[in-house]
Amino acid sequence: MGNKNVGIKDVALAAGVSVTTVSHVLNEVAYARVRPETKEKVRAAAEQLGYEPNRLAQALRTQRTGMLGLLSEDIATTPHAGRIILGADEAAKARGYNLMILNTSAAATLDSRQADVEALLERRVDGILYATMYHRNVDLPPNLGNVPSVLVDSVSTGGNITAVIPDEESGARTAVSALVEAGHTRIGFLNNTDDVPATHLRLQGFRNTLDEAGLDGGAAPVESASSEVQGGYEAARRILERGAGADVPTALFCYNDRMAMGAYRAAAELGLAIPADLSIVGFDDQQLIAANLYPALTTVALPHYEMGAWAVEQLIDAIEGKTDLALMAAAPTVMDCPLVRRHSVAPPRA
Amino acid sequence: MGNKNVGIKDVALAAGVSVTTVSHVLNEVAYARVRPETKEKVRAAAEQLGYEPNRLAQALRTQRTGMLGLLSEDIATTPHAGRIILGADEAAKARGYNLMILNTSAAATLDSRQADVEALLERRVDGILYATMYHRNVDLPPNLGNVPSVLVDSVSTGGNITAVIPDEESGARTAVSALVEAGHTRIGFLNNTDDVPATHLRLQGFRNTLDEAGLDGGAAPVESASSEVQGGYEAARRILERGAGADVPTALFCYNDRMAMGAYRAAAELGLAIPADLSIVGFDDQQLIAANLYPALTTVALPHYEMGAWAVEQLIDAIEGKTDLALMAAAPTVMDCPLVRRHSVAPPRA
DNA sequence: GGGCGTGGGAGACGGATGGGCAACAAAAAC
DNA sequence: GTTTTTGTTGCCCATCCGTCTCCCACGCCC
Repeated sequence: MGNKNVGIKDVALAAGVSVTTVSHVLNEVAYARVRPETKEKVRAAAEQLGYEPNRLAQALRTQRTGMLGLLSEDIATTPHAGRIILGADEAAKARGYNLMILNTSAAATLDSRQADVEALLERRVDGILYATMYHRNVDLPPNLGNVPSVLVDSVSTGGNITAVIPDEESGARTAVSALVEAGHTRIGFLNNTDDVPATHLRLQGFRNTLDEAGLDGGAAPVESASSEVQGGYEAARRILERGAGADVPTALFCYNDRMAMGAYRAAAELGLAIPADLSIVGFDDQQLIAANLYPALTTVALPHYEMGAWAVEQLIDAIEGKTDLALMAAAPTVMDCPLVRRHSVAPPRA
Repeated sequence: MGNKNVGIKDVALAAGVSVTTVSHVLNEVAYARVRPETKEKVRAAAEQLGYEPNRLAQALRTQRTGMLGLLSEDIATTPHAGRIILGADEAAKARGYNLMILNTSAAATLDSRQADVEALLERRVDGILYATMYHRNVDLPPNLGNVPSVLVDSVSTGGNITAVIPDEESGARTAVSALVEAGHTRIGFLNNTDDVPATHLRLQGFRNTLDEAGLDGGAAPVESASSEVQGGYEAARRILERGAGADVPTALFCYNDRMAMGAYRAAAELGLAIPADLSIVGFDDQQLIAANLYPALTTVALPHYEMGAWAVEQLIDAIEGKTDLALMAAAPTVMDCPLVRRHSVAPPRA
């Protein structure tokens, strides 16, 4: 029913007890001794009046808001932020917390980000999640340290805050292994040109996996370009056209799904059928692309949902004193990137 | 600097005045008369101590939280939600409000959505935005009416709440006009099979535009399928293969960008070059697809950002007493869908 | 004595909590 | 078998959280 303005004292009045008692029974205070019948009366009155506690007043008194601040970069431009938010929101909801989300930009000045943190702090959030759009190193506003906080998908340049990131190297290994296991021996890599951790770690995973498979990782073809569709197209053309026919790769590992999309076009132009003539595996599992390409793209998923959920769990544990975040701050927690098998990988032609 | 727990009374102490005075000067209360020098002292003390007001206490006292609740369906699965959130967030921030976002699902029960509204109400948000994933009719939780609220991208089945929706019909006209103006006379429509307003209104816009151009809208080819890539592919094959060669459309208007993506594949398989042999225009302007298809897709953009921003403006105006939402509740506000020209439209072959 | 310029006191707002205070019962003292 | 003593139970009073705001106080000048 509508409650509008029923307060604890209205309930007390209706139940014929004091507000103290109402508070005790509704919060199930352990040390409070209240006769069962009285409890029942109170509950009935509360129910009947449609009483809902005013969280503001509660928070003021208890110094706990039950709100978590989430500062997220570029919510709109990437679906990744959405997955993080979703994971965080569900985990928070499950433990009785709510999220207050502020959007910021990867390009925002430190000052503006500091102001955002300030806004969260004024609202007395119990903890803060700072989520970035992609895995990189960030400068954090210093006031972030005023409440428990954890970094999602990034590592702090300061390095003293708990963080969770995807395991780029192992993700790359997973992707390349899928190709190796399908029987490919000539595998190329379409890499990104940005200087972010993923660029280096995926390359490393690529090389190591080949080496361990007895293929020469150091000699495998790698072409770099911007991590967009156009870049993927260009890099794919270069890699597929270089060298003699016999040296051309029969499989491509792409830095991300957008580049893979470019590779699809390059393959089509060169008359190469996927996966019969060319196998491809991407990275990121961007639904809109990976599932909609034809044939659907086999790719490695970034654990955005899981990172968001994990971060919230840690945060709440810390807030409730079950964990000490400082202990985890030494090194970032890494999370696995699982392979999503679709239809872009097949054995090479005999 | 770090503030931790400096309150108004600390400032008062430091400035040698009463808390009343501090409150007066920091809030620039109009009727309060305070000597300029005193004001200065207070401001200096506040600054020096790094005082930030406790919004909880403020809110408790003033009955205004400065928070807007945003209930959004399926944040993660569509970038649309992201655009709405972004528009809402920026508009809110500009007017000193913050957003509290809760995720819900289009499939969620009325009860669960009601619980979400309840959570927002407990936190005493000043108003609520209810954003849906795509334009349709929704059943709203009844407790939504307890605070000012506006519906984004949907119309309430009850019909008595302010809403803002895209102008589907005019969007379709814009799209089809672009084709007509390029010189096409045989234009087909790949429609959706879902029974949502957009399905009917876009069809209507399609037919009307053709009629007004002297082409026979009623006779124009329309194929319906699921509004995904695969559906688009199938519908496009059907439409491009039916009838004799001379009757085949030279241009396709697609229900959305995903279907357009399917149409691209169909065209490729049939040896039709885009835009030379076949012009295509989509709907939605899903960045990931529209900008990345080759050639890039000309499409109609849904005003998600604008709707989010508009909704927040109305909400805040209502909260601050500048507007009466009830006056606007009679009919939904419709917003324009602008054409985004890229490279998939050209004149038909001579 | 009224007006003006300055500033402070004392409740709210809605709920949480530690310390008490009655009432009654069981145990101990006489 | 009556009193005390010592506990329990069951419940409420008084305060506090941090801020705003109505209303009053004081000094001084006409």
